Amino acid sequence: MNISDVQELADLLKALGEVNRLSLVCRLCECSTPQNAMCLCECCSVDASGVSRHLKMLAQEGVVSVEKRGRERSYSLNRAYVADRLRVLADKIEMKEEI
Amino acid sequence: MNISDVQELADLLKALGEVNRLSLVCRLCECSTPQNAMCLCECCSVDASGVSRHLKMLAQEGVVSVEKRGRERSYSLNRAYVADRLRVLADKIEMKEEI
DNA sequence: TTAATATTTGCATATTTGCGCAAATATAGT
DNA sequence: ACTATATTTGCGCAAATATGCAAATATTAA
Repeated sequence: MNISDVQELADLLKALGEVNRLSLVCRLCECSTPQNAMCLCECCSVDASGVSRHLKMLAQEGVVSVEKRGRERSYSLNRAYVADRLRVLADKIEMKEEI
Repeated sequence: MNISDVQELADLLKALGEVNRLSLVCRLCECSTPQNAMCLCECCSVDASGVSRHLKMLAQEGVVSVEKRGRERSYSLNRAYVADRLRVLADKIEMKEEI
């Protein structure tokens, strides 16, 4: 794993490693359909602007996808991508891959 | 997953989500024997005091274990614990567990 | 004891981060 | 056009974080 890979993975983990952002992710976990930001506000203790910023960061890191729907934005979790990155690290940590 | 679980997991991810700390973890990944801090200094761009602080934080989060060995401290990765926490999240994200 | 090595800690500093508020923007409905 | 709703952005602030340096501490070896 080279430096830029490590940096990239660190950025993803940092995005997930804030309690309100992780709450948003957990909330999206449990939703089978995309959710708008107003609805997501309820699950964490920040106002709409804060949620907007957190979701923007999660989108930049590929954690969520956004779809414009009229005046709303619908957010959904990139389940496969995030789960895969976490498992790649878990496997590396357990030496289940080549050095 | 309740709030304190989310907080705890966020703390772990935050500990891993800093590039120098993740470099330390990756370095420890590749070591079959415990390593001292001086040796670990080489893999990241901070001085000994910075490495000391990063390792302390990783130890507090349960990522690494420390063993005193004379004037050195030997660090080793808690592979099973960290990999398990990452997989629990990955499974949740892919809905491979109960809501 | 003295010197050397490994690590931690205090301090100062620079940077980043998370936050709320208010204003701006975008879009929908009337 | 006007109003309401959803979201973003600029701003300022306070707290957290990362860092290096120098001093302190711990332990080993001579």
